[in-house]
Amino acid sequence: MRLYKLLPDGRRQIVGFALPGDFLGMATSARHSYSADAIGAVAVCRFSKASFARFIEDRPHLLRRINELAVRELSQAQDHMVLLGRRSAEEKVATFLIGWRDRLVKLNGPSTTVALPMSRQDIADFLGLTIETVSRTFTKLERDRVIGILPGSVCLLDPARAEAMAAA
Amino acid sequence: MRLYKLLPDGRRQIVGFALPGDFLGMATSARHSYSADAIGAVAVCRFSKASFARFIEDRPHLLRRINELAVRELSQAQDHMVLLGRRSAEEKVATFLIGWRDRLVKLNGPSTTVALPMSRQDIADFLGLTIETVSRTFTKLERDRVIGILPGSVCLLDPARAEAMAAA
DNA sequence: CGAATCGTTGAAAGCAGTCAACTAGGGTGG
DNA sequence: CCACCCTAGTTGACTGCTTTCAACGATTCG
Repeated sequence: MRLYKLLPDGRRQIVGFALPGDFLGMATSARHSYSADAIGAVAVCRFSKASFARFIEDRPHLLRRINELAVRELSQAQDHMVLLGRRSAEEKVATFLIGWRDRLVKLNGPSTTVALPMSRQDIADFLGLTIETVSRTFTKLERDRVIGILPGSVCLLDPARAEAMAAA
Repeated sequence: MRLYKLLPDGRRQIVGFALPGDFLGMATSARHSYSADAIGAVAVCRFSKASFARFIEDRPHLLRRINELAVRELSQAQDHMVLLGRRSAEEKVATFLIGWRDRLVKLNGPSTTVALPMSRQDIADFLGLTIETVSRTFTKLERDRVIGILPGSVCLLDPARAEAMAAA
């Protein structure tokens, strides 16, 4: 799923992509803090806020777990701020590919090809770029023999170089 | 205080500014997720992670409170991602001024002038801009009679217009 | 087969970045 | 007391990366 926020004029910033196992919507306030929609087939467990709060009530260990999730997400959000504010288009794309690969590896085990179920527009809105810049950067990375572009995925031909671009 | 992350080559992204009453360093992992240093005089309460964790242990209400703080910070981080990824220099500066003013108002009560204890470089690194662009944008807002520039602060001459630029 | 969507590519424009000079305070030391 | 220096901030000229505008290619679906 893609998680995003919109500006009044329609500009969109994707704040994250959710994969199986992820926990969404921790905002305790009445309104959620972002929108979400499915990119592919999705199975979700939905809890009403009130009953979930009640369920947690006398399970402090669960609350601690949730808190850890929130803190980890916060840390990721801060990493993404660095990317949005201080990295070039090429660094952004490389960092995205490496980070996305690492998440997929954790789910499905190692693989040289990285599935990209989201559109170029989604990637652009995640990285603070335009669709054209994303496309051009993919092409450039392919010319440089860093990746191979396949429909719906990319192949990491030179992971070391990609990781160097994403460094830190 | 300014809270920031550095890239290996020295580029800096400030992820937030801390004001009196703020709670820092929720990361439960061994390492903190960001660096922090004081801009002005500071009084801090420091807790060792282990003993603070023990203190919270049998105070679920406190843990819930901490969790709310983490979730709120996460939401703010996501708002800032929108700013970094999708807003122009002028929008960034206006949004920063309005947001900073609102935080100061909550602490000190209403005021037409907004104290800016941080340097232009700090503001630039917070907004994903360069110091020159921040300076030019301040000047432009002053020419447009939106703000007045004073040493160490600005005066919001036309808050409505500034808020319009920061919209949403 | 035509229409629509998604992605790629090219050319041109523009916003922000870079490089550099200059100003204004503030502190230091002769 | 004043010359000097150092830092922070501003401004200008120019560059360049990313965006914008537009056309084209590929794939899918009705």
